[in-house]
Amino acid sequence: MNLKGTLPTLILQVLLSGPAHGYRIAQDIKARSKGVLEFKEGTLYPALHELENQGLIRSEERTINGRVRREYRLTDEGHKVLVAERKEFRRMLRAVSAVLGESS
Amino acid sequence: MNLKGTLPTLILQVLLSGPAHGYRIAQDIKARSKGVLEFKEGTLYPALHELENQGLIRSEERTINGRVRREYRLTDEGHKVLVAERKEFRRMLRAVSAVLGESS
DNA sequence: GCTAAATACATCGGCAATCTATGTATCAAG
DNA sequence: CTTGATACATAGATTGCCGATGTATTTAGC
Repeated sequence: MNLKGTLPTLILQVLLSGPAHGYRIAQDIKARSKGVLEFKEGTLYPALHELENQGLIRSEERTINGRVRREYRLTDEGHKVLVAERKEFRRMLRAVSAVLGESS
Repeated sequence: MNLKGTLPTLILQVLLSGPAHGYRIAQDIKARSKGVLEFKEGTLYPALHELENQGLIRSEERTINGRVRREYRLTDEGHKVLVAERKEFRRMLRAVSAVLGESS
């Protein structure tokens, strides 16, 4: 049981709170989920690249103390997709819960 | 967004209501989820075989009107796993919902 | 009687999401 | 001066699911 397929939505949601770089996004997801969701680097970075070339986020490279940080922010299109994906999540949730016989 | 990884749990849950053959299980999942969850044959049958050689379900072949039906039923071990998986589903659910900022 | 759709099982190939492992590099703590 | 955290990235493997295909029977429509 992993609930695969939610990562892109989670990334967009985190970026709704403001721009962040990859590593920070992963930490945020972990923190907000109280340690339950812990996506690895080999999952995170490819997902960010994919979201970027879909135009849902865009990035800017910054050099801070000689260390390169790639900072991502939500695009207007990304915001629209987030709203749609949240709705779809709830729809799937209701469906699975209905089969499992849960209240919601 | 698909909430992938829930199929084995859904199958076990359906079999909790009593023995059923593969095709019927798929129909039940579809019906209970009001058409939202519609697993294909190329997904369903391999999943059933996997659950069987994990010992979570067992099957019996029946010939009804010259047509072979493989009827599956939950094992005791399958029942235990179902309880655990339902709990795990709720755990993952709370985690994703927390990130998405939902009530539950 | 013929045909199409539903029932019923099964397997193969492929795509997508994730993880493990590996690589590079800087910074902070002990 | 070494370990752990930060920060990015890619390659290979595994898993979950789907599409396509194959076989065969039953039922409904015409």
